[in-house]
Amino acid sequence: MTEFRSTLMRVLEERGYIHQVTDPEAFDALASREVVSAYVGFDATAPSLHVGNLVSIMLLRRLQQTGHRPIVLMGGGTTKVGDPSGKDESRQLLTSDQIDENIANIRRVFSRFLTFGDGPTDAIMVNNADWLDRLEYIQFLREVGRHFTINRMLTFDSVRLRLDREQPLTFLEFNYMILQAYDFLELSRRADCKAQFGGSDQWGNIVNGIELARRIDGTELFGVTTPLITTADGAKMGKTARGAVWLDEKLLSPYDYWQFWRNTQDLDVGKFLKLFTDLSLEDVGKLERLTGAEINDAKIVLATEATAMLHGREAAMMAEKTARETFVGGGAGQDLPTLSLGDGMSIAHALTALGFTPSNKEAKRKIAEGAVRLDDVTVNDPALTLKAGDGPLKLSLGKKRHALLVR
RNA sequence: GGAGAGGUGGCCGAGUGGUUAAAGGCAGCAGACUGUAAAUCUGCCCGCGCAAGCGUACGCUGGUUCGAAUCCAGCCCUCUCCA
Repeated sequence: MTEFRSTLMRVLEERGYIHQVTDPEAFDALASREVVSAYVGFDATAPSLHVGNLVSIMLLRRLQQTGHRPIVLMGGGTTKVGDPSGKDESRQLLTSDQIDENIANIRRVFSRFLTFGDGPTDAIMVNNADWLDRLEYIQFLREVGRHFTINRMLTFDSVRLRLDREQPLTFLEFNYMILQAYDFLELSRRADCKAQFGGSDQWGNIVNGIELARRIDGTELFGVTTPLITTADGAKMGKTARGAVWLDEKLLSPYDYWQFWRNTQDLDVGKFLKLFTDLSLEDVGKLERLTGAEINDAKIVLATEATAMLHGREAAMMAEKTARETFVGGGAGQDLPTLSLGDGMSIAHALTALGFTPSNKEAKRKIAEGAVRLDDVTVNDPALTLKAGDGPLKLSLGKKRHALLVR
């Protein structure tokens, strides 16, 4: 491994953020001599970012921590086109209104990770709709389109994968990479942005931007991609049966977010601590060395630190406390999801209302399997009607999912 | 525009008139074992209903038939080759 001189590259290297860098030596030199502006682009296809976006967000945080300037690029324009990378088939087109709404929602999350403002290392946020929406077709083709050959474009993974799998790729989507390349050029002009970060699937797009800027403006830009974060058994991180692990607390409560991290596999604990918490490498090293059941302590630290960063220390402590009371104490913590029973509700309906089971049918199956407990007593009667007494009842599905039932 | 292939449950993929809510695999959930881990084994896996039962479902719309994912017609979409 190369010995980096800049704090930025050293930190990124040590903590496992680097998959590929376009010109490591030159970028390292740049970062060691001046404040570098770098950006990550975020799609606005969903109302919230999810854990899959977290590596990139953390990368921007490290950038700022090491004295540089993060730029958050919201893909208000590119989302209208749709990134074909990594997707099997075209996504449904979102309306401009939906996109704007998503962006408004997504914005808030960043202030948890980055400091925004006007200072030299303060983060800024821009929306590529600001320039993409105004492009003139013919003019754009002449200025930018002439630098792209179809021959080359066809070799990019995002395109080839589709073609190889005999899946359609529309001309609209085919243009995505050109627009993203143009974004990089535009940002280098507007904001003196020198680097783009992204997931490993963005490599092609990033390289395109670098080449475009060199050809048109003669500027030298850089790209860094992060490894695809998979869990130890190879699954893509952040996908659960209940959907994506959202960063917006309206979509996933701090308690559930905490639980997500708490359930990290043994082998991933060290990696995740480095990537997703601010703990020093020394501390991470200590936690990582725990073995056997003790590794659970490290997972608790991971869960609390990661949750604190996103939802605040208080919410994280609350989640931890509730988990301890519920899982260790066998009781019920107050941060558990709560369901109001009203005048009474069948147990199957309650399970479904809580989102523990996708349907009443499934709830009944789970009861038949003996997976459902009420105050730690297994429920056998699928027709049971629940009524809340004075204190809350604890309803559990399996070992992990618990909720409080109140009147 | 022409010729061929194809569109099946979250995904992959069998099924070419009836016992098909549709084989098998993956993913997922639960149980056992554990440490709220992994691996392994077992069970479950369209929905509504306490239940009897009902409703949806094999690209779409019609038709044939006692009966259709399966046959016929038209349409839509995808892929390959040709123009």
